[in-house]
Amino acid sequence: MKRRDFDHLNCSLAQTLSVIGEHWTLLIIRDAFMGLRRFDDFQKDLGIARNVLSERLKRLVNEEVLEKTPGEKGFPEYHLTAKGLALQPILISMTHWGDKHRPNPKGRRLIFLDRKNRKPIQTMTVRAHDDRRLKPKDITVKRGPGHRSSGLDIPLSDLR
Amino acid sequence: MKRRDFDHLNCSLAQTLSVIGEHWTLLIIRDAFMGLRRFDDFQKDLGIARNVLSERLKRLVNEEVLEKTPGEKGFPEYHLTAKGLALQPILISMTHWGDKHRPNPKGRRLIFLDRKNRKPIQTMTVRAHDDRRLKPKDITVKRGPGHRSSGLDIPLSDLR
DNA sequence: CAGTATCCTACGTGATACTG
DNA sequence: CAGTATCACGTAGGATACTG
Repeated sequence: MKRRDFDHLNCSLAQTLSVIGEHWTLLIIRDAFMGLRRFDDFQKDLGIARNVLSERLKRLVNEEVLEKTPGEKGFPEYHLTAKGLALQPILISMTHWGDKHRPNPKGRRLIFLDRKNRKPIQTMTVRAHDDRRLKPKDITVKRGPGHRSSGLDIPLSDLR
Repeated sequence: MKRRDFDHLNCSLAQTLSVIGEHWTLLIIRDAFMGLRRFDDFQKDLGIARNVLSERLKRLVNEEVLEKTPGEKGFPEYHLTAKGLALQPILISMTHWGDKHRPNPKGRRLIFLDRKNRKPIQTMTVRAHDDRRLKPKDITVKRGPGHRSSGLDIPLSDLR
């Protein structure tokens, strides 16, 4: 009766979820992207219980998403590693989706900018090899060498 | 002592998480992208408990991510709506991250293809307005009209 | 400031049996 | 096949007090 993990699924999505799928985790990472570094800042900003935050941070350090350093003033600091920074497309995709499909009536909450010219970035889209934008139905899948069929043998049909 | 929701955060990411943040939810959606439509297929493929699946599907239908239709043979079917299809960049970003940062030693598990020419799609990247690819540190944020500072007033500092 | 340590409870989830 | 209904349980997570 344990909570099941997703390991049996052999799926990259499930792997990712095992790192960032828990409650709070993604919001902690968001805060790290926003420049927060210190324990109490995370805690106050999110209103998360201290023990939970502690555990999540440990886990993220373990997964090498965050790095814990002594920091300038002797206080510990949590910084995103390269692996953590690589989560940005996920965070931004999710933020864009929330903006569009669960909007705040007053308008966008946070706007991502190209730092160079301060123009808004594009909405995240899937791109073909030659840069064409692809819509959901323009995409198929095939099995790679690491594929192992889990329970059902999904026919890998396309969207219709 | 209720489990806290994220509403107090006024954050699009939190909004998105409130729809797809629960355990199993994203995997159900993944299955829908893979062409699964029927209750028992989801159940068998994921190994999820029936009551949980039932509840999640209801929720997703309620959120208009899935649509429940009578289906051809009289059996109910669950289809992705436009709102659901719009989740694809999230799913793909997450799959790519898992491929890269928690790889299967045997190679990629699933490969997304441009249906037109069956070439692999690009890895998801953030793009500037003029199509340049942006790295995490090339991006800043500003507050939009819908912004309301939550607990802490984050200085919105950039990555360093 | 940055945690650690307890305690407690609600809820998520698994297992399973039953209905139309 | 597509659910609904129960029950039992583990644990995630809240609250809070305490330490270095």
